[in-house]
Amino acid sequence: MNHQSSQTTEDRFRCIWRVVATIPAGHVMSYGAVARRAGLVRASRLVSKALRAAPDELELPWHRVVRADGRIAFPAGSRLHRLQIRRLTAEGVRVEKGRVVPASRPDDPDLDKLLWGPRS
DNA sequence: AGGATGACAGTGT
DNA sequence: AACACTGCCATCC
Repeated sequence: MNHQSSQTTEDRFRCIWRVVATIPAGHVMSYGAVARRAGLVRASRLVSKALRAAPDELELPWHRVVRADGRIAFPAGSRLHRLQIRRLTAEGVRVEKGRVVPASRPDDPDLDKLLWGPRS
């Protein structure tokens, strides 16, 4: 039991996992945006930890989470880096030089501006 | 207790 | 556009 905060790290992880699970295929979200949507401000680094600690059974679409500038968080050339790009491209998301190309559409009524979609 | 680390972000140059 | 620096948050020596 937690004496100090009403929300434990585990609870926050669950909130984060829930948000990530809602990212539609063909779209991506930044770590910061996920944190914000989970009700956690400035917890982008926590999001990365949450994804790292996520049970495989959840089968989270972790590949739809990228940096704020659209770049893949994993080191270029790493196995996960390649896997993420592979899965994104399979969903129609354009990736150039390890960076997601934002869909320049005038209206994104959906989530925030930090959410891109497939090439329109 | 204090410093280093990381699937980050914002700002400045 | 690429880097460097600083701020953030939890975890691990």
